Amino acid sequence: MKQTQLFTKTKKESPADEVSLNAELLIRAGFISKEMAGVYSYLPLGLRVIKKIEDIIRDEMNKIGGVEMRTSVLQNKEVWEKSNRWDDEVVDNWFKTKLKNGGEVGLSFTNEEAYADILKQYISSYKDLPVYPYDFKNIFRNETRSKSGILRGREFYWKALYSFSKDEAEHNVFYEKAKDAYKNIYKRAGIGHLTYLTFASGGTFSKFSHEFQTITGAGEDLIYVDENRGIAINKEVYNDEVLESLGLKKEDLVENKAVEVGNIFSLGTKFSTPFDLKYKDENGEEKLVIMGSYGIGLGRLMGTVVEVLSDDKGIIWPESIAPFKVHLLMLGGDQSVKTEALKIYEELKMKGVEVLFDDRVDTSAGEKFADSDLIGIPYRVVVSKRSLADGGFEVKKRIETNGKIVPFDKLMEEF
RNA sequence: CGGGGUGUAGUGUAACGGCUAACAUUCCUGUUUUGGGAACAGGCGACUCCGGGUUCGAAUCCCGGCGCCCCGACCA
Repeated sequence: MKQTQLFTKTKKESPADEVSLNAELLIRAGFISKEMAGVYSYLPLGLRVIKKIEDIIRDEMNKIGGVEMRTSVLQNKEVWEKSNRWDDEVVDNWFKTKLKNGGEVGLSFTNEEAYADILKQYISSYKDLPVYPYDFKNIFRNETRSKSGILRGREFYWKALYSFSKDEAEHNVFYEKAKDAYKNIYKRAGIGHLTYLTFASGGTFSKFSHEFQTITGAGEDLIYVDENRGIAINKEVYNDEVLESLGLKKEDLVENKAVEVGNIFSLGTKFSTPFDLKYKDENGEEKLVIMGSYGIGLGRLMGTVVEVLSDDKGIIWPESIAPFKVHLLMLGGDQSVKTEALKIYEELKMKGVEVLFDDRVDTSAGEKFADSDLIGIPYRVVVSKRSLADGGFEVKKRIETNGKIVPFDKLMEEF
């Protein structure tokens, strides 16, 4: 993509109404735009990152048997009354609105009921199980206080998968697979080294739920990490009894602030009971379906990556979720430079390398470098009179301080 | 929802109760530039968040509302 096609521009100054690093950098670099507290729009660059993250998650979900679908945002009151989660006394963060005829509808704040209600139409035999449907969609929560830029919004984009299993044993097998899939997601998104499987409060049907917590000062959770075992425990369940049951020793644990980038948990029959979600087993006996839920906020993940991976010049995207792989900078308006830059741009595109081509002609070199550092694309390729005189292009990774000159015919080998 | 802070061109800031609300940046025009946010010249852009009040006079003081940020509470 040519940079002149992008309507966004970078900002020198941080917005006065944002303190969090993720919002500051993402707004300055032109990835997101703030609509109101806790509500952000994704601009072209930001959407590309979200889509990359989405692709990774989709891939990992499909690998463990997930099937993608999409539930509606507008939700039926009657469905939620079945599980007693419609009333504002019970769930106080619903956004609700009214139909012309006066009927009430809600905007999805989670998906359990929607899935249970839909799947009831299709599950009747043990042969129909297990199934693992999931969706990506916007979720709305009327938080009393949104905070930390895009880490905690009132509208956010998430993936939610629900497992429908015949029994606990079948559920547990999948649950373990989901853990691994989640670990893969964070590893692939570039924050695996800072992200810990964390034991947290579980609810009615299991002792624990499992969170995936990424260590960062921007987080709002406190966790205790056992570095050797690679696991952590959330402060909310931190007590002697729990430590003993998990075989954790106090002296091995380090307290850290962390942000919850994912959460999986066993629901048991919490929803299959109110929805009467049953199947007939081999003996014709009716049994309740065992459910599990597996959620991950994509915007929050994107914000967490920015919190964790940046320097004083800007964002440092991991290659896997960067908006582009290569940032091609054309310095100066010299005709030979223009010709070479355009040539290499076309060649990169042809080879399938995602490239953002800074083809602006009246922009100084310094400004292009500053923009490039701020946006944070992994590879920077400079075409200038100097580089051409030196025999090619300058290639520099975002994480490096010095680049190298690569000859014309060797450039493609760099990517 | 409690507490604290804050609200002025697109962005970041300034302005004692008193002249046409200033500066930087962005943007536009022109000339010169092109390896780390270039130089010069000229120009556009603001009902100072909203509503009341005090005053000869309010961006400035007072009251109310709203927005935004932070701390806390809350967060299937």
